[in-house]
Amino acid sequence: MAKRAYHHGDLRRALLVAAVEVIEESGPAALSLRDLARRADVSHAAPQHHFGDKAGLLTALAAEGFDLLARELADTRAATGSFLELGVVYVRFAIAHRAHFEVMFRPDLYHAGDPDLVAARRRAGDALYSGVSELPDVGTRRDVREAGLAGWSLAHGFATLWLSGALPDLGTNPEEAARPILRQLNPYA
Amino acid sequence: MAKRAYHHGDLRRALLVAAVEVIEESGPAALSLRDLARRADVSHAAPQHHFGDKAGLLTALAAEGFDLLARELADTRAATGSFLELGVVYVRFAIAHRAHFEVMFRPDLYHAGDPDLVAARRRAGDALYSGVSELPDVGTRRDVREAGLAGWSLAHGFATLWLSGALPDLGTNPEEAARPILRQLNPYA
DNA sequence: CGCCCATCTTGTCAGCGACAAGTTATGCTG
DNA sequence: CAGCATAACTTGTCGCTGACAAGATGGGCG
Repeated sequence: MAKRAYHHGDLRRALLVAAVEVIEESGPAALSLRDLARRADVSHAAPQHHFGDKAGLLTALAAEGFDLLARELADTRAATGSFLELGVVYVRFAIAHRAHFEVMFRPDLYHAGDPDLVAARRRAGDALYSGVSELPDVGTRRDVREAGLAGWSLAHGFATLWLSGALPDLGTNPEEAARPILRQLNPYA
Repeated sequence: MAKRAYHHGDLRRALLVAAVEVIEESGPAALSLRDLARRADVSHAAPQHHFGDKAGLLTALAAEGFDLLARELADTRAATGSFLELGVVYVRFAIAHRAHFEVMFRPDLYHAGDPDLVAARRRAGDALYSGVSELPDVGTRRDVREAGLAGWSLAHGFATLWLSGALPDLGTNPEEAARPILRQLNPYA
């Protein structure tokens, strides 16, 4: 995956970094390959060599996001083993890596079938679900699934609403704001 | 708000309808004013007269969405008075009016300060929160707020994940699929 | 040393959003 | 019912964008 240095140094990386910057400022709709090229001081067609097309760049960004999320979830589970903490980490990830997160769940923007992306998404999903099955009081497999989906939905919804600015003022610390909300879930209690 | 018929009949309405069609098919990113004009069989600049710019059209769409949501929530509350049912209706709205919903929570796409939009969003918010305060077992004002935010987050997250195709196969009926998930919330139990 | 190929450039095209200026038709006023 | 103000639309144009094609460059390896 990681390419070696070449003319520019690492143009692929530079373009992804610039893309994150732009998306954090103005959202994915404002993204332009030519603008990224300008920021990296290369010609307007350079980005297409690395990503094929605009959707290709966003595919790479989404895959990177899922990979990062999978790692953070796995780390948390190893450290605390807490289901609630998994939700907190999900929210933190969404806000800390806002640009990645905003692209990850917008499959109309990227090549949803890309193998790297599919694999990364699967890793993230596994990391998420492996936390559920460890819950003490969930009996049947169906209960596990419903608890997992509810936890995911709750964390995802809170993060999404926070990012869109729809939530009332809850301070500046999303993790602390999320905790009491997440605790409203039965399996967390 | 509602314009009278003129040359085209009701171009403003026709453009909004066409926009919903396009967004449902290909997402908001694929929307083009010139394409809408073609579909309505008018010149490429006609849409700008009615909406000013692209963001203006999306502002109108978002406002229409919040208005519709407010109505549906109010109707449900009048009919059942159930907090859980409010969540179900939220999910149903998001999927039945997918195009509206996808724009409503993407403020980078429209003029977030538009008075009509702000008013409509407020109506929807009020309809949502007025259901929470009627819960039997929530004590303090803080509890009410947390329960409300959790319910909103849960329904919103489930709807968003469903629309993005991230959820595993849960059948074709989102309302029935949502019910057991929503029930995982404490205040619903 | 010389070749190969990944990397990047230059040039071009159609489609887009926005703006400006002109045209048409509707409905109101006197 | 005549005239006109104006809302509704058209035509023309600009700069920007994504995509494609074809050429230039330069690093690494035989």
